[in-house]
Amino acid sequence: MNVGNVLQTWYGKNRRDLPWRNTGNAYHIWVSEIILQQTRVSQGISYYHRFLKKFPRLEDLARARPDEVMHVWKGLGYYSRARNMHVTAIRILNEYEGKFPSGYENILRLRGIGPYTAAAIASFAFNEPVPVVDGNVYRFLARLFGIVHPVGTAAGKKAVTEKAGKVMNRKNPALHNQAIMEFGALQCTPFRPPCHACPFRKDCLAYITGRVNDLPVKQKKPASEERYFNYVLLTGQLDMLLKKREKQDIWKGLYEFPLFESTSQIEPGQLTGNEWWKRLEKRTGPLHLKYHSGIITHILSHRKIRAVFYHAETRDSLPALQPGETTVSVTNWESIAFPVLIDKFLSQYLPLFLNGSI
DNA sequence: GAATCGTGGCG
DNA sequence: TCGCCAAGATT
Repeated sequence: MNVGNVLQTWYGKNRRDLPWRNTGNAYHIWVSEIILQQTRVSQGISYYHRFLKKFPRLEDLARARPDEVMHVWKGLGYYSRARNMHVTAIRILNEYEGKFPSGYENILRLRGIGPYTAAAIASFAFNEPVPVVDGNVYRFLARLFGIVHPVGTAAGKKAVTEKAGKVMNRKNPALHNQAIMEFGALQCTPFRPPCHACPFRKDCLAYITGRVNDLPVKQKKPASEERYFNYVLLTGQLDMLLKKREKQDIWKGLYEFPLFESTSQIEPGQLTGNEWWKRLEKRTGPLHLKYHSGIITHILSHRKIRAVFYHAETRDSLPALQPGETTVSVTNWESIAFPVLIDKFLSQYLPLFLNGSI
């Protein structure tokens, strides 16, 4: 049997109608592929529309300010994707006159585009015969051919890519690649796949040998470590003080409040008694601590953030700004690209603060 | 090769 | 509550 033909037939009956499948625009396809990296389709769809409404053409993205790009990406996670897209848009505007380049090797050189995304764009937008290997394809082919190399290893990647190239329908790479990914997403699912309804049931090595639940092999992840973030919402009049995160760390490019990070949980007295707080008050003058939240746990993929929010008011207005700092009105905070942790806090806390119940 | 980088949904 | 997962790339 011909794997490619079976996939194509299956795809004709089972494909979802997704917005980025109705375009040949390389820019649109690029946007969709970056958004969908490590992200569910259901979560990505609204961001796809929002992103293209804000930046209809590659040139619009290239000419935008970094803060604008981050604001559109706010809440989607993996923010390096947005920063890299911006860099790449500028480069394409300069080097390719704003026209997205074709050719797998050319595409692969662009920042934020690795082997999968380059293959996806090359095949979807330019119909180039390069096999895509994403998580869906890896899972499907690992099961079908009984590939036991763990996900993420070079050997596994090589073995699966080789198989993907062999089963590819070279007459219509764009359609084929969509089909094989869709098959992994909808039929050859990670958890309890409906093998009874699978067209490859008789040929699937994992199914035949009863190892569907054991493939693909995954290596266990290291335990997630805890970090303790003590945030100070600092207001003077109706402005609050913000600082952009610029270090190589989580949430780079997003804004936050003055932060004291500790290695363990601390009490309010330990915050207002420490050197960091004293330096803060040296800038602001005496602070009135009017509120502190309980511990709020924010889970990242391999970190646990234990956060406490403090609200301190200055006697008068906020101090002069230092580099990387800015202010925003408490009624205009949604114009700022905050991480979800802070976004959630503000959406709950500010209404209470503004109507005087805190 | 291993660690890092977010968020939301699900069992 | 928690681990796993979802169209990966970078360092």
